[in-house]
Parts: sequence; structure tokens; C-alpha cells
Amino acid sequence: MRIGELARRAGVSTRALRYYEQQGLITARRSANGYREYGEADLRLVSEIRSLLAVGFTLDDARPFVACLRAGHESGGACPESVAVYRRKLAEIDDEIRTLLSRRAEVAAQLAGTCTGCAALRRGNES
Amino acid sequence: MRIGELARRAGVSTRALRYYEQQGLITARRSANGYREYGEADLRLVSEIRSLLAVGFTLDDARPFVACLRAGHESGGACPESVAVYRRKLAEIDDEIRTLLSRRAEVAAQLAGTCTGCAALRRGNES
DNA sequence: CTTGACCTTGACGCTGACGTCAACGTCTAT
DNA sequence: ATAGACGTTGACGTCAGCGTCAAGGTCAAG
Repeated sequence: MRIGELARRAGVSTRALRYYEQQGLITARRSANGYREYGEADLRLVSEIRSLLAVGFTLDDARPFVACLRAGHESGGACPESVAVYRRKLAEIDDEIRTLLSRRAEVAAQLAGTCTGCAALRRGNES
Repeated sequence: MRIGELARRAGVSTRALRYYEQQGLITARRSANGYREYGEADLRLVSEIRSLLAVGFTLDDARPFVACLRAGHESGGACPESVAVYRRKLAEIDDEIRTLLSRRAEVAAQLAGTCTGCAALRRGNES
């Protein structure tokens, strides 16, 4: 199939597919007229990339997963490199969650009127 | 004081201060030679901006707080516009936390080998 | 007079994952 | 032969908050 069909079936833009190729994530053989030609396996690769992006992975993070699929594994997450990325990502997400929780607490405290500068206004009503 | 001193005292770069001015957050009177001149109140404004940025606010979010301080209030969060931003931010943070938690769950599931895509292949389970 | 620390405006660089032209070639149908 | 639906490469635009030059003006000290 050509790039337009792959794009439609994968639910991405052709621009994205060319970008993935430029970043070395996917490759395409070329037909005589220079058009990119893809197979079913490529649809699989793109789907993997998309689902990884959807959970917050970068394209760089997705590389070992794509390599794993290309190496013939059933799942992109079956290889040790992929597992390492999973672990790292999990740690990153946990970090972000912790950060957000402490930010939330700070903002909530401010909103609750415990702001140190609000003492002058404290004698009245809250909304 | 001039821009360099304000920058040192506020712990920011001069570039940042000029950027804040360009964005309309702070202003400076000019001395005869064209140099920016700041007062103590400006240090207060910049500190407010910095602490807001530190908890994930954008410069745009910081505007009502700065306006509030300039209007003579003790705290930048004392004005209704600021409170509105607090509330909106709180909702945004909660959204992000929810998103991250669901991502975390997905990634953890993958890492545990219970990938949802594989479940369909095994038994037909869905969540 | 010259160094050097300070200031000015202007403008490009950076990060990620593309969107959106531009300008052009290819193939099919009418 | 011509429209138009597809493909190609190249390159700039987007979002935020600045960093980092470039090229120069100002001012006090030695």
C-alpha cells in the first residue's frame, strides 16, 4: 500500500509517516515512480508508535519497541530494551505525579485562604 | 535599581525581566540614559511571577496576580480574577493528575505483561 | 584614553511532533 | 488533453520562556 492508505488505516497524517521515517522509526521500499510502498507489518509498527505516543512516550522512547517488532517479536514490549524504557517511563510518570500533587497542594492552600498575605482580608466571608 | 540588580535580587536573568516587560507584566521607568529603573515594588512583582511559574502557572496566568499587587493589594491572590485563575489551575492540575494516573496504570500493566491488547487475543476480556 | 562592567534593541536558537504551504511529478478517468 | 487525486522533497510555522549571540551606547575607575 502507499502512504495515503497507510495513513488512513493507521489514523495518522502522511506528514507524520514521513516524519517517522525521517526519524528512522519506519522505512519504506520505493516503487518505480518513487512512491513509498508499505506492507501490513508497517501498519503494525505505526500502530505501536501511536499507542506509545498516546501514553506519553516520545518517538525516541518508541525506538526499542519498533526494533523489537522488526526483530520478529509478537509484542514490541517483549525485548529487554523495551522493558527498560517501560521502567524508566514509569519512574518519570511517578515523578510527574508527585510534582503535580505537591503543586496541587500549594495552589489549594492558596485558594483556601491560608495565603500568608491575606491576613488583612481574613475577617470576612469566604465564597 | 537597574535591571542587573533586580535580576540578582529576584534570582532571574535580565533577559527574563525584559521578556516579562515585553509581555506586559512589568514596566520600568527610564533614566536619562535610557536604562530601566526599578523600585522595591517591582521586586515584589517579579517574586510573585516567579513563585507562580514555579507551581506551573504560565505568564498569562500570572497577569491578574500582578495586576492585583499593582492595585495595592497585599497579596496577588486577593482579587477575584486571581481566585478564578486559582480555581481553573486547580482543575487543570487535577485533570493532568488523572491523565497521568491512567497512563501510569497502562504502562504498569504493559510492564506486568498483562497488555490489554493481548487480553483480547487470549480470552476476549475488556475493561 | 582605555578597559571593563553595565546597559540598550534586535533577532535567531531551542524542544517535539508534526501542520501547512510551495512547487512540482505521476497516474487514472473522462 | 485535461482535471484532479495522489505522490515527492524542502522548508518555514507552531507553542513558552527564555538563552545566547550581535553590535553598539554609557559610565566610573585607573
